Amino acid sequence: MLDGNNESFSTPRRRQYISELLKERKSLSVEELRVMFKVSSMTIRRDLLKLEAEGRLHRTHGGAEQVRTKEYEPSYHVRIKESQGEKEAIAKKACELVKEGDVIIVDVGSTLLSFVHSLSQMNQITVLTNWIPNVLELAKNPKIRTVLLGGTLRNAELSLIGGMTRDLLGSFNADKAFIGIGGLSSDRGITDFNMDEVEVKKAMIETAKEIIVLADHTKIERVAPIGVCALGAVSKLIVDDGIDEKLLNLLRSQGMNVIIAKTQEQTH
Amino acid sequence: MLDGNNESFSTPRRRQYISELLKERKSLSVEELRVMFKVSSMTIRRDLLKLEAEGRLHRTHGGAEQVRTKEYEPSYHVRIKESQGEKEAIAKKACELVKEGDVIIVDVGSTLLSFVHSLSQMNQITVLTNWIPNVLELAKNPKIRTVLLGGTLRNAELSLIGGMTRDLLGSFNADKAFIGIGGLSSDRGITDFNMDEVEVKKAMIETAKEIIVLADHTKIERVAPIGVCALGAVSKLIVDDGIDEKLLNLLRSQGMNVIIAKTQEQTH
DNA sequence: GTGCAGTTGTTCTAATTTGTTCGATTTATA
DNA sequence: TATAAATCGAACAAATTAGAACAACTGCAC
Repeated sequence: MLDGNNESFSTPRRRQYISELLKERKSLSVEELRVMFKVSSMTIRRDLLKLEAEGRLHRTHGGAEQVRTKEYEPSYHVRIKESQGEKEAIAKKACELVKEGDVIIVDVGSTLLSFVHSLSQMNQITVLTNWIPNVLELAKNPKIRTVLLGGTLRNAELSLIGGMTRDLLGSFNADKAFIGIGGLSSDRGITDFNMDEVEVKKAMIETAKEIIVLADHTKIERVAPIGVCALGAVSKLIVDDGIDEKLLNLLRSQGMNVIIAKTQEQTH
Repeated sequence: MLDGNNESFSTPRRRQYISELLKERKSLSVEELRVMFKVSSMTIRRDLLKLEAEGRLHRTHGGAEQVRTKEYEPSYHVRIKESQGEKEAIAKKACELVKEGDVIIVDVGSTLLSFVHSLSQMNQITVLTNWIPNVLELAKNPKIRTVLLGGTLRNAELSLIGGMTRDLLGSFNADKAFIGIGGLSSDRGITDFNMDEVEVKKAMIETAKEIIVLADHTKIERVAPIGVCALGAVSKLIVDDGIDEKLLNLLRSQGMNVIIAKTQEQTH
């Protein structure tokens, strides 16, 4: 994580970093942090003491763990309300498909925002997107190269659309495209709601070698007004474990590579 | 960074430079700055003290780091606090130059954000920009067509830079470009701080028929490290009424079309 | 010239941070 | 439960950094 770099952290920055790390990891050990920051364990203990006093973590013997409250902290308002657990589980699974050095395309949507948030541990990847909320999230991570595809602003969604966005996609070679959808059905394929967004989605699908669709189970066997592509174009579908058994079997029988994201995490 | 050049910095310029450096680096140490500017650590500490009082950085033991409004928010920070009156006056004047139907380019910077905000009454105009804060402001106004120029994200500023941004500009024909600057001097012309931003500014200047520079009076007869263009390329300069009389006359004698934005309203 | 305001460097002391030592406490294991 | 191992935290020491005070210097107005 801090691998090769010898950069030294100022005290507040080190504490901030510990706090950030605990957003990704459930727990951290003093020993681990001592090695990571190259300081004495006493220093780490003092950091944890301070952070606990600020309510930012909970100390344990040998380390610290996440504090229970768990508020989500978006600076802008995106509808995260419903089924956030599912979205996070899907996002985590999607992360596992990303390798160092990848160039990936990320679509518009709250599930994709969760995905982008989960990318925070990744190094050396390039993310192409046409959605400003994704970019604001990615801006927190200096190790990720972010490219925003230009275009005409769609005010209500803060997405960029139109011919320019579509054409720009053509000039890239992406490894994977992570796509959000309005609906997926075995006979009508992938569908969505907005004509302009669909234009861009189609270009994304043409540009990337591998197409990965992120969808919560409510999208399965639902049809939205605008067609995006056939199921055959999709390389992988990641869906939460709320999906109906029969629908799952139906999709798999049609050759769809379905990955189930478990919403229940087990501590040990 | 300051490599070959042995030129010594005036106090305000050194402070400005420190502030700019913090947009690129997360943190800076007093020792580092002491060596860079060849002054005593006490001087650096006094600089940091001043800059912290202005809200432009956050001091730590041994140095300073970027200001963060919220803990884990992106580090970019628009300094609206200081000299907001001047900025608004300049923005108002700039608005008077915009006609219905215009296609305008708007640069990066807090003065430009004020300008974009003042555009709210305008109809039927198209705004091209490479700065996300501008876009977030414009998104509130459905009557304005906003085009965000794509490119590589500059995390600290939320601006888009690089070859893609530059090339995209080439495909437009804009009526006017509204440009922010780091400094303007009669012998060194327009200058700024960041190489990548300057690349884009140059492309903006080439694309637009008319170049309008927005600058508060502190920028006049100041020189920043990177050259942008000669004064001859500038069609109009809008500056607040804090400008020194002599400097104003000097600029006008050189043929610059200077527009003064009055900060004081009615007095009777 | 004198006086003034602002900036800078130096010196010295205070405050902060970190590391080490060592006895006390907790956890793991037989 | 008893015992060993790991971890904790208090106290002290060492290093670094901060900040106050003073003197020197600059540029500018009179």
